[in-house]
Amino acid sequence: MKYSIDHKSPIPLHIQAETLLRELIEAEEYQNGKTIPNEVDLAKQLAISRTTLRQAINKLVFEGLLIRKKRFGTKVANGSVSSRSNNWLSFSQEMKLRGIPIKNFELHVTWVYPDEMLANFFEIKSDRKILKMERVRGKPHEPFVYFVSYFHPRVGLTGDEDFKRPLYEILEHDCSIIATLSKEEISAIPADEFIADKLKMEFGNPVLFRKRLVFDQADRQIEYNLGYYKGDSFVYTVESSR
Amino acid sequence: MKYSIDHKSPIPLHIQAETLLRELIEAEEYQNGKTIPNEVDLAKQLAISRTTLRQAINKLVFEGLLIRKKRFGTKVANGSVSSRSNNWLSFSQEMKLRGIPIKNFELHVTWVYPDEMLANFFEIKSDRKILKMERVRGKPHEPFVYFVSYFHPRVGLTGDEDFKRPLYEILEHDCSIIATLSKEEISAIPADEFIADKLKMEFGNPVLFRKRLVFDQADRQIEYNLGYYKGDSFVYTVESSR
DNA sequence: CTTATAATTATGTATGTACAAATAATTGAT
DNA sequence: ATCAATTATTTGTACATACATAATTATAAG
Repeated sequence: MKYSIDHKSPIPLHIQAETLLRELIEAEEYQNGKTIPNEVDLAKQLAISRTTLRQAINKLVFEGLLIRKKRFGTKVANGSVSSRSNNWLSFSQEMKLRGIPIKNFELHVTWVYPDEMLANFFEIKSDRKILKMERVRGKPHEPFVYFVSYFHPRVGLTGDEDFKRPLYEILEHDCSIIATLSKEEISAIPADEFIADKLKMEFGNPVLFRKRLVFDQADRQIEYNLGYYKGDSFVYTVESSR
Repeated sequence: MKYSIDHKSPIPLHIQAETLLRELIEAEEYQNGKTIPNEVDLAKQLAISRTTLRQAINKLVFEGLLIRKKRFGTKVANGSVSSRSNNWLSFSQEMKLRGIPIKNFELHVTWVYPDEMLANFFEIKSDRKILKMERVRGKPHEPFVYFVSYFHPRVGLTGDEDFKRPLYEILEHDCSIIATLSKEEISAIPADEFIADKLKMEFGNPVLFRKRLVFDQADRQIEYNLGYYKGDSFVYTVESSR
């Protein structure tokens, strides 16, 4: 085997082992559920300890690329060429894809003091103002989503940006921030009075509620976003793979 | 701290530590991004080695529940009351992760003729019976989801499988099928009579409706799944990156 | 010939130890 | 008072080691 590990490199050994294993997995010979060399031998071969090797394997097992079985060994998971084809579109992009023309009904930008929860999420003091953006959007005669976004001060938004442009484009071009990761929670709730009014719907009717936490590539908080989608006019689509 | 570890238990120490940490995380005091005790102390306190404790922490870090930072410590990830990383878990796994005991209220397996839509999706003739599985699941005294699944005949399910096991495990071990890709649509709808009855909720109240199309690695149809989640008791979590 | 039993082989669990690296907090110099 | 250097703290990396456990295969007993 041509693969090997550089003990003098500043890159941690278990990381090297990890990338090496990834290469191995991609290699054709291991594509169809073949078992990789056993831990003890492989560790010896790479001149690293079994513990270190295991650290690398663990990560891949967790990602679902490898499957371990006692006595049998560790094999490459079937069909694990694994490209992450995840979503990540802004609202306008999403809608554009579906050919739905968008109208901004309201667009409201203010500076507010964060409540405890927000201060905590952003890890800032509660006397530091943050940018709050509210918007109602939808089809020409039918608002169907109410958004509230809060932005971390580090983002550097002034509030004077043209928020009709896609948000993630603004962040990228005006603020040089690339939003990379988002945690989302989705649930169905009844519309309260405020929301019912905003979306011109009946009190108590179903609303798809989405909380989205957006981070940058360094895993720093960027945006705290709440979205209330009128139940009967919106479908949220997720495409995932493993 | 009342938490402790049983060295005589057959349950591995790192698993015990893991569940213990999960409890810790759920506990209110750690809810808002508080840091947990440092590794060395905590290990000493639990009378396990730091390595073992680290194994447990690692898992939670992988899942995105904990975030480690040198010098600062390990803190509970923001807004992670219930978040989780790698989507693509079966319902039971999801719930297990959250430490919620699951009860199967109903489990109904039948062979049915597909309607036009299903025949179309599966690309089969409508005189070919397919397996239909219905189940109601939830907490011991509170059903909170109603599932309907249809499986393509090629999957080879007999209907006699033990459906209390995680579904994707059954597919993997009994049918040698690895479900790799899923397209999902999520929306909020009002409960109709049927659903209201199944989930013991009021007619018209919000239901999180999820349609899931499952394919195998060759992109062949495997499962057509509909899920109705009682609005006030379920949050759907997605983590995506680009 | 079937059925226990044992050996083998891989991963699984667990500990102890040591030093590295990042960063917050403190101290010291200008 | 400001900036640089030092110190302390906490996670990060890495090793050697030992025994447990699951599952297959080989062996021996009935």
